[in-house]
Amino acid sequence: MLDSATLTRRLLDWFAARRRELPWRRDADPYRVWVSEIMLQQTRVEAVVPFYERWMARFPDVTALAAADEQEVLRRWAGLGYYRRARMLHAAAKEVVAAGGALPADRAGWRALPGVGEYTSAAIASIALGEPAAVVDGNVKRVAARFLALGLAADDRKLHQAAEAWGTALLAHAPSPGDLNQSLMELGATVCTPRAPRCGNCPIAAGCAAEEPLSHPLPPKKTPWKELQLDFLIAEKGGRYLLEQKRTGWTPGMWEPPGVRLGRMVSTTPLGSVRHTITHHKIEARAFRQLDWDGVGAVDPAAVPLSGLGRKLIALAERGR
DNA sequence: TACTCGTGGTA
DNA sequence: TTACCAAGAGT
Repeated sequence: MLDSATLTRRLLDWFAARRRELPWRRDADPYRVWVSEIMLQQTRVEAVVPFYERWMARFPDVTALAAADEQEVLRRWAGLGYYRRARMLHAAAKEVVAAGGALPADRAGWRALPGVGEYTSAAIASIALGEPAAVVDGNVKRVAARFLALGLAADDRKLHQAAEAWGTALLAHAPSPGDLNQSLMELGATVCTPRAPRCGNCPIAAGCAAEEPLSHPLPPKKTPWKELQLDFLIAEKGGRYLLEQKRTGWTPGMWEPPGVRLGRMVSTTPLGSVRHTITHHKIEARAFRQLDWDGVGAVDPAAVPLSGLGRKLIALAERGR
C-alpha cells in the first residue's frame, strides 16, 4: 500500500519523464490551455493536434478570436465535431473582450464562461493558474476505478465523486497541481488504457487494488442505435454547389446539400449513397443529382463550414462528376 | 436525470 | 462490419 504523498511523487516523476510533447504544453498561457481543453473534450489528442496548430496560427489570442466571424470559426472547427463547442468558445471570447479583455483569474471565473464546465474549469485553473482543483475526466475515472477497485459503472455518479476525492487527496502533496492532474490523465491515456493496460509500465502499480484491470470500471448502459435513411439533392455547376446552412438539427450553423423528400423531386438521377454516424443515429444518405440546374445561388464548398455528412456528399458528387 | 451533440481510429 | 471508444457541457 502506498500513501498519498508517495503516490503523488511517483506520478509527478513519471509524468516528468514520460509526458508527451504536445503543442499546448509549450507554455501555460491560459488562452492556449483553454482552447486545448475545449478541443480535447471527448476528442483524441492525435485528432486535436493539427486543428490546434491551425487554430493558434489564425486566432493567437482571445482578441483575435473575439473579432472573428462565426462562419470562419466554424470553418476552422469543421471536422472536429461537437460544433457547439466552437460556438460557445467564440461566444465566451466575445464575452471576455466585452468585459475588458482579461481572462478569468480563478476557477470560478472560468466556470462561468460558456462551454466551461466542471472538468474544463478545473483543468485550466490547475494547469494555467496553479489552483489545486481536481480534474475528473474519463481517464481519471478509469484509473481511480482500477486503482481503488471500486466496482462501479463508468457512468455512475459515485465513481465521479470517488475519483474527485482521490485526486483532491493527491493534490494536497503536489507542488504543481496542473502536472499532477495531467499525470493522471496521461497515465490513463497511455498506460492504464481501456482495452490493453500496460501495468508493467505503471508507476503506481504497487498500490493498485485491481486484480483484474479490465473488470474496472463496469460498462455503462448503452443507448440503442437508430437507423435512418435520408435523401439529399446534389446540384452542381462548375464545382460550385447548391448548399444550405442548417439552423436546427445535429449541426446548426454548418452547411450541407439540401435534404429532400422522395416523390417531390423532378429531373434527378441517383448518384449513390454514403453512410454517416451521428451519436446513436446510423444514417444512409442517398444522393440525387439535379439535372439542368441554372446555378443560381451556387456556393463554393471550400468557403463554408461543411458538416461531416455534407463533406461526404460533396466528395461523392466530386467523384461522379 | 437522461438525453443530445461528431468524428475518426482501432480491434 | 460492428462495437467501442476519447481531456464533457448544456438542457
